[in-house]
Amino acid sequence: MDHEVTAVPRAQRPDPAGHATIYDIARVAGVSPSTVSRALNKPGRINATTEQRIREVAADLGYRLNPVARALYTGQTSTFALILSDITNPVYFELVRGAETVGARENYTMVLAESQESGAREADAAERLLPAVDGIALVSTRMPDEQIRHLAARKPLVVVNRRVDDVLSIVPDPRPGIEAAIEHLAALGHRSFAYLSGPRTSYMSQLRWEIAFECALAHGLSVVEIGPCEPTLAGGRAIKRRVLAAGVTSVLAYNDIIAIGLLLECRDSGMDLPGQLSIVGFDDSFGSDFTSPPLTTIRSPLRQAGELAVERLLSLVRDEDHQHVDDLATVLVQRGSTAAPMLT
Amino acid sequence: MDHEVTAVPRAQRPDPAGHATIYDIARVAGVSPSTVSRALNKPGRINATTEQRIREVAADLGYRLNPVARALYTGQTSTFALILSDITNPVYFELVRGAETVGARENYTMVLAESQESGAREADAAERLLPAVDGIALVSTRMPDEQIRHLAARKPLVVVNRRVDDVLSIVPDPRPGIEAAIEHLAALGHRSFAYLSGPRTSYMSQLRWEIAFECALAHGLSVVEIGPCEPTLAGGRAIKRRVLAAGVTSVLAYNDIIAIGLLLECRDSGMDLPGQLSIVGFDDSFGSDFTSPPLTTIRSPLRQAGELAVERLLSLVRDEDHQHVDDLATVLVQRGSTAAPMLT
DNA sequence: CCGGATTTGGCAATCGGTTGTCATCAAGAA
DNA sequence: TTCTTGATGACAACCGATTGCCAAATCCGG
Repeated sequence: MDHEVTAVPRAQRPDPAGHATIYDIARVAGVSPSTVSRALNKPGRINATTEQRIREVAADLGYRLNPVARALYTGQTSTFALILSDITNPVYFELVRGAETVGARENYTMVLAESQESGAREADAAERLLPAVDGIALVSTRMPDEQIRHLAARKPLVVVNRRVDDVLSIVPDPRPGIEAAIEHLAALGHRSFAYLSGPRTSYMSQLRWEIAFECALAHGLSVVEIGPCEPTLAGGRAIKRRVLAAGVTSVLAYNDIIAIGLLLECRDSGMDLPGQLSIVGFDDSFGSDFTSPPLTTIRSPLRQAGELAVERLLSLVRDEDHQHVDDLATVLVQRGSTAAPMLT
Repeated sequence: MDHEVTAVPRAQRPDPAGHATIYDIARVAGVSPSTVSRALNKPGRINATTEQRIREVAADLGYRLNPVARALYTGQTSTFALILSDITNPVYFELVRGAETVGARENYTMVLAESQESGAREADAAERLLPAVDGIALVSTRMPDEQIRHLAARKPLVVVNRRVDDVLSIVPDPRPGIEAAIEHLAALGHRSFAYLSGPRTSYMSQLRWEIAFECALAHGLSVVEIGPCEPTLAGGRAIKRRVLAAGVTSVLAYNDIIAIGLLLECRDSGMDLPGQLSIVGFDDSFGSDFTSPPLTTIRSPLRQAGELAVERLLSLVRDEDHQHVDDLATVLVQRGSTAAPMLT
């Protein structure tokens, strides 16, 4: 009835390669396992010559510490989870790399999970990973605040690109970049402006809109929100109709993907860019300089955000103090997709 | 002298949240821990009413199995490692996603490591992860065959984009795509052709060159190899000089990044594309349709490669038979960067 | 040369599940 | 009524490393 491996209970269970354990070393070196353990990770606790001998035996036997066994006793797995909504979204590439780099530097292993844009799947992943990691980083999470706090109460946790009360939040400040962008547009002579918003549930999209609104007013531009717009190429292409209908001469998109989609659609329909429409993206993500004209965009320090998130997470794990508050500022990257508006 | 936490040996060690264990459940339900264990994962082994009661107590206590403890005894961590040279290389995005998806489906956790293009760092990562995972997938590895075989002898292992004897290798067949591309170029009237090669140590670049050479000859095109070319935008831009010097009318690049770099450089210098030069990329990676003209490219089934790699890896872990041999074929994606050569 | 301080290293418990073995008990067969 | 048989659940060993505690060995000054 069952096809499970009921026979051969041992024999095939341990590593086929049969890793050496501290017990093997102890036997060969003629000491006790506890001595081996101490020799290997409490330098000085053990007589220098004994320690040396043990190290040699360990090397001979090709010993590698079994992290699972250590984790069981210590409760520390030296592992953290990074959960994000969409691995293939280029916005996250640099963030992931930053996280991985810091993790590796601190001898932590990174576990990557994807929630495929679903809050439920995200909660699932978090719940599943919870007992196996020391901490969790949630990037652009779709979970409600309450659920996030509940997780944070059980494990060290940081959220990136979202502000949650009582939870360590890493969120780049969009203001400097947006201010610069709108100043830039105003200086070029634009009088009308639209913000292309992302998913309704996105904290970041909401925040960017509020700031853009404020800045546009301050510079005397007319300002409207167009959206929500799906954060994909197709979403950006589809929004063109509404942008043209609104009759604006400049737009800021929630992110580069939307901006690029819009740009491609405009070019395909033979519009003159940037003359007829100035487009500003957000994030300076991979590929934003491939377009023609190359996209003017607001760079988010995503790499640093990833690094910082993991640094903070680990200090939370180690129960250290959180030192300085560092600001992650955005900056405007001027490229070719913005220009003075053509006179009609 | 030492800042380590020597005091407070217990108390803070276990989960702050104090997870329930099977011992807690056993106590509440009035049975032994072994009964709890069996009730929870050997359905039928335990009296139905007892089992039900145990399940209820477990739910009440919010019990979650500790995977570390299970792993220690069983030797199975339900975790696999994916090691690749560069996380931010868009070629891998879909591959990573495919791997993650299959892993999640099979209740495996994916650990991601990056070797930063260094064979030594890659070996390091593999060595470090070895005792903590059930299997390893190496993508576009830079390690020598011998070292790979040595790893494979110790843990289930698969390599992607590389052929290594006696090791499970997943490698998409570049031939169909290359044949189609060269046929396409020949049909457009091209008589000369160059292959822009990638890193010298890349198995895939070598393979693609050999096939391209063969196909070009078969279609009566002149053919040269230009390179090696660093697989970055800058590398692609830098190669323009040599391409022009070679006087060819069509090129196939080792990958899209190189092709896009070349394309951007040509546009920036005012060349007429695709009239003066037809460019074909490889991989159909993210952003290859952002350019103007959009890049004609050879699509590699990277998503499937990622899925297949993990499926194979897991069946290796489970010691199952490897069923059918599936072919991963490449296919030509015609876009705008190829056209009939301008008459000079 | 002695007594106390300091090293040094072994014993055994522990982390949380898993499973082989075995005793017990009830039901069915003879 | 007795024996067989299967169902049920407890006991204890085990996975590999860590560490509190203690005893033995060594060193020191007086």
